[in-house]
Amino acid sequence: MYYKPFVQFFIGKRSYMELKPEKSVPARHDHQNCIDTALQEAERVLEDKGARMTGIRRLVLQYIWRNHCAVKAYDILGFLGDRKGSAKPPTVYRALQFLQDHGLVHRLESLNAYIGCPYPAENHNGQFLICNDCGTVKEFTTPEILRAVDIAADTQGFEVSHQTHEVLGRCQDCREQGNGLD
Amino acid sequence: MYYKPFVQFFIGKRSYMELKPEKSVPARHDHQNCIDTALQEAERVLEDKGARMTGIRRLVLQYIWRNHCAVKAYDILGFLGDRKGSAKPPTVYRALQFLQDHGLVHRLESLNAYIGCPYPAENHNGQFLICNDCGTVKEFTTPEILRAVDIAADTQGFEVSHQTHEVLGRCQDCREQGNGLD
DNA sequence: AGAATTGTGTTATGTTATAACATATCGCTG
DNA sequence: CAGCGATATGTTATAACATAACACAATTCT
Ligand SMILES: [Zn+2]
Ligand SMILES: [Zn+2]
Ligand SMILES: [Zn+2]
Ligand SMILES: [Zn+2]
Repeated sequence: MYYKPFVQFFIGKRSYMELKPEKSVPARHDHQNCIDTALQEAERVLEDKGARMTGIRRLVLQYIWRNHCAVKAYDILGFLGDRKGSAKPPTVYRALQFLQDHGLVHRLESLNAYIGCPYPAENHNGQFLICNDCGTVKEFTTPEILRAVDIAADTQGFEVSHQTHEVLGRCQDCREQGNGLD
Repeated sequence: MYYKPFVQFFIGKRSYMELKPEKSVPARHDHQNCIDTALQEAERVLEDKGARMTGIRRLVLQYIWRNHCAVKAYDILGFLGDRKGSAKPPTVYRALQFLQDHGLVHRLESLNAYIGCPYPAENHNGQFLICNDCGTVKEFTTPEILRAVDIAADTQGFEVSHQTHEVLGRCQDCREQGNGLD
């Protein structure tokens, strides 16, 4: 049994689930720098490919980068609704698809959620550490994993097209701060 | 861009998606043996834990083991409906949760689908090769992957609770038989 | 300007999953 | 075997996630 980084809350009798917000967004680094870098990189990557960074796509990417937690599609939808009057699911999913296709965001299959990629210029499969407690997602790359998969696939005659590696658990900050009961 | 093992079909003008069925179920091995072994092992594992193998749970597990493809919850629902008159989603999801909790099936996050575990006695995280072409799923275990994850997690002070490793691609059979266009 | 391509708006619906509460069944104990 | 607590199932309703299909607008190319 393991826990997913969601929090439950109530309005009246009805309960809702929401991705846990990152406990302390600004504490440990200059996150505005993360945002700026990500957006600049994105513009550059798309420019290089002759793809268009439109208003909606930029908004979605900015929202995804508001912190280091995974973002749910319908949260983005709500955000766009606030900013643009009316937005419908296809608007969000199309933007997400585009951003994924160009390597700017990754989809976290185990959360049905999305996270900005810090290395959009390099074509890669992401590997992720996901904190069940604060919701922070950290992308990492371990050549050993890729090599191990290649070997396993080769011995089976299997041709790899895409990989998903998602690791759930508890991040250092939460282990240090937490009471263990959370 | 990669493909998921779904096939599209039409009824009238409307299109539907369905998990691709395994191309040739019986060809290469005695699958009845897989089924029998899985079911016996399941009984034994549950017995050891003092957990109950009920009618519904057995039916669901049998259906999951009908071949080596991943199974969607609502396909199971349809199957149960055929066999039991009326079955509703919670019936299926409860059975699946139970089977997962006892290590008898794994959930494939990238497909929203479920697959029987050939090694239910050993507590483990699955690693999977998933064929986009025929839908066959093969569980494998590569200690190198686990070790690499442990190392990566340790260096970040991250405490691992659960891992997902899913590899999409094309299996050997499909590469040999296929025309490359599929 | 006109055509082709790409992006967005909109409606409707498909697909996956859970909450909440009622009822039944099981396994034990007296 | 009656009564009780625990476990399992039935049932209704709805939440949460995602796409098809088609209309229309904006951009780019010629
Ligand atoms: Zn940051
Ligand atoms: Zn990445
Ligand atoms: Zn078999
Ligand atoms: Zn397994």
